[in-house]
Amino acid sequence: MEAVVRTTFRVTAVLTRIAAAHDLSLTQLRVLGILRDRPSRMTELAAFLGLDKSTMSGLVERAEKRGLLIRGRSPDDRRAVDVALTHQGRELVDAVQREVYDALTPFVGKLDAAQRRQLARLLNTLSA
Amino acid sequence: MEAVVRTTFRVTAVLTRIAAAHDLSLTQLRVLGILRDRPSRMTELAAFLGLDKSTMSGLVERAEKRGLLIRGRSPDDRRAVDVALTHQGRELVDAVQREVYDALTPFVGKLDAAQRRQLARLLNTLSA
DNA sequence: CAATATTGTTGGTATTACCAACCTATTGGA
DNA sequence: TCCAATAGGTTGGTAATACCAACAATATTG
Repeated sequence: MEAVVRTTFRVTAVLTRIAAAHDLSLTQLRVLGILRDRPSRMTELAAFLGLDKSTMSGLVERAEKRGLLIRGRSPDDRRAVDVALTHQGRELVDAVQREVYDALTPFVGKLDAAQRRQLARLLNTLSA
Repeated sequence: MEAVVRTTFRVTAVLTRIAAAHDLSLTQLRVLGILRDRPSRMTELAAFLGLDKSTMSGLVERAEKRGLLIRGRSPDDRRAVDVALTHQGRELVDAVQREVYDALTPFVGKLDAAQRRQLARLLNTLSA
């Protein structure tokens, strides 16, 4: 239990450091990470991250100014705003993901392949 | 690997929610957590959390105003400032820890005892 | 003893995050 | 159908987090 918390902080530190190297906060990185899978609406993003919608407005606005994503009124519901990665945003999030994996590899590399599979299985059970 | 990151965010969400219920940011909670083990100097705290010393000044000042900790010039080095929990601070961090453990139990409870031991062993290997 | 390094604080700025108030569009009932 | 209620976002306000640069005070080193 305590190990879970300690590991959480270590991993968060890695993520935060790499995000910062690309001028991203951890939250911004997570926004891009969600959009990497699929375009989303503001409310979806906010709900997923557990943030207020007004917080999302700011995050998305700054990322948009930077050219990482675009937003536009949804054709389905004219109140709603669809947010999607730009090409530049996708490249950035892909690059960051590679770096994150590289950074975590030596970390996870302390385990042999069987242990690694087991860890993945255990954590997947948790997140289920 | 991806499971590690996903679990990190889930655990962070739990910690953040419980901290917020006690009017603490996650960072403040971590400060109290460090001081729970031993009194520390400003620089130690900042280094441990990977924050600038000026950030620590603010965090500690607000926590002090709230009566959670006290700071005082170190007798050893009159530049340095020693920070320690107050009784109230200790009670708060203990209460929060109990809540965190309670909140993570159903989470970790999806594993049987043997798996849980294994998980702890794997994570301890990581954090080593 | 003078130069340098360490420890913290202060002041400045940007970002994150909340809430309340608001506008616009959609939905549900009467 | 039409009006009230709800849902989706933005704006404005505040507090906290976090950085950097500049500074004061003390320690250390040459």
